[in-house]
Amino acid sequence: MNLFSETRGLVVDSLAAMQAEGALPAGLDFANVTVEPPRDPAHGDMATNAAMVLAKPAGAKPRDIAATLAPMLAADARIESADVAGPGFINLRLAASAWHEVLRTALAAGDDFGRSAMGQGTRVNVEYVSANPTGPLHVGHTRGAVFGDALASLLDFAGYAVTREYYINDGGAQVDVLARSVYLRYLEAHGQAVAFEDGTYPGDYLIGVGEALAAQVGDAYVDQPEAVWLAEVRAFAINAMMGMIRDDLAALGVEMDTFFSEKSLYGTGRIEEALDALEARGLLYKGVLEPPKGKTPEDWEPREQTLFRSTAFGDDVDRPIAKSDGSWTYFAPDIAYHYDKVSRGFDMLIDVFGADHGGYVKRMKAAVAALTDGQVPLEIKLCQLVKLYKNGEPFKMSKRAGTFVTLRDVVDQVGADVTRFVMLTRKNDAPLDFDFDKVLEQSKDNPVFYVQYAHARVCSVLRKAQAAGIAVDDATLAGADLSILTHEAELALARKIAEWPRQVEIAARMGEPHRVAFYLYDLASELHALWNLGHDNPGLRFLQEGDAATSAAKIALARAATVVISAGLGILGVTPAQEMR
RNA sequence: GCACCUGUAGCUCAGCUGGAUAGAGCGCUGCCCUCCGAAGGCAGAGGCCCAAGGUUCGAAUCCUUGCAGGUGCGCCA
Repeated sequence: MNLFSETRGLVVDSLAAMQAEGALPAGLDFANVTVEPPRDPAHGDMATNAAMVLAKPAGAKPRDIAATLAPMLAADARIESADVAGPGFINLRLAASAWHEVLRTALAAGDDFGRSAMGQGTRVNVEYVSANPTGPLHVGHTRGAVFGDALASLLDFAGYAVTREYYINDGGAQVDVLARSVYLRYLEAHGQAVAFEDGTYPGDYLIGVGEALAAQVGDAYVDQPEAVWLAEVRAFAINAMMGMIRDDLAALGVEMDTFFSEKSLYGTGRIEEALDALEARGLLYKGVLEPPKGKTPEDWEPREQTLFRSTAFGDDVDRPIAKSDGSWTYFAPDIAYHYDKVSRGFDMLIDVFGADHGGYVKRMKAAVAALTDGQVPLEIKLCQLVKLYKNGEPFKMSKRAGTFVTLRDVVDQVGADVTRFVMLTRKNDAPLDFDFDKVLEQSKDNPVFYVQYAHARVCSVLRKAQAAGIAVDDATLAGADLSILTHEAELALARKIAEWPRQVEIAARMGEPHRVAFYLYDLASELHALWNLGHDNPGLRFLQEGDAATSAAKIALARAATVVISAGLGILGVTPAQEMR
């Protein structure tokens, strides 16, 4: 149930009736007719722009159309008044009973309140994290993980059929580097002194992997040439790294449906198959790229490479899929990977990348557009960088100085819930400041705390009511006589609750889970405001001692708010707090 | 040089597929809070929405150009 879309339906029906009566010409497009909450609450609960957007195509004055439409809308039982205002807005004020009905719906639906059918079961693949399996996840990955996960949950809530996927880059040269680094740790485990030269990973996190390898194969690889051990050590190391990454993600509450191996594309003809699909469309050719202007590398030499004509799909230059020696660039398996996703039947693809991959967006979109003849959209969401702060001071990450901040560090220090919420209180394409001290602050200045506190306060009320012998299960609350909820602050909270289904659809359509976080903050704010009024005005307290009927109505309102908070936090992957400690 | 992202209050940021008088938190100012629901509450000041053009009934939002910051630009993935 979405009060706004229902009301929009009423507006459209009324417009159609006007057409039937000849008050409006036939053949009008109502697509731009909206029903939205007005910015200024003094204008009412909802406003429609119908008269203004139709004025021109209908060849009538906006205010004339509005003057006819408004009384038709006011005739509906749910609508208390419909007034024409400004250039032709119709401001609607809803009857209190309409808000009460929303509360009953929320209580009946529980965590499903706000679920939308908007997605119509569209099969969407959300690929995120996809960090190289060469080391632990760091803060940058953390943001991508949280964002991708929340986006996936949001789309699921909005009616899409979502698959969460991780692409393992286990096919390139960097996993050979990993294998060699693990081999060094392996030799170390056998008592040899080793040196980590440039081009190897010196991180401590590989010590255990080297030891584990030693435990498994003994001294079989000691003093053996690379040809003997490389493939085995590589597989062992990748497996170990992916185990670590899965554990890290699990600590953050992220669970993937699919881990897709890049390596699995090699030697199976699948890369060739994808490239053949491009070749068949005449989009591959041998050519020589120009050096980038203004930044010509010193060692630049013209090379002939196999190029993909991505410029035919909006890219700035054509992109190489093969190096000058004929081997694939990273782009080739990526094309094959996306081809594979499409062939698995997804209607829509979403990639979540770090901002440093921004230059990759156009070519990837071009590839997917080419492979699917524009049938399957690929949306790429970029997450901007995370800047760390401690005590208000910028905190620089440095591998050398040992201040490399991993996902695990963050989760261990502030917890998964706080990490997730904080990282979602910013638009994905805005940089994020993450202050270790501020995010743990227990005050209303901290949005995480503020929202959690709202939920916990209501939980506390429910506990107290139960102790006082008042039944507070959702079914009982939904059956309460809600007509006593007439105070402005109570209705304001109910209105905010009623916005939830609409916010879900907006957030899902835009692919912006941060909107959920901001909405929850606003909702919590309304709840706290009402709570605070109860301080001076005991009649507004949720729990009315000795008056079970009144208590039930007021608690129903509070409980409906937490139903939404709980559902919203669920999308963000945050556990609602039962109490604050 | 080119591409992408960003530019909104002193600071950190929201702003709904273009809507009415541009919002929140922090900070600032003032008032309230000895107990009863204050890990606070209420009120106020504070804006050339980077700039200039354009599109239209209407622009922070869309288009063009410029300025500033960030990210990236063949044989790394």
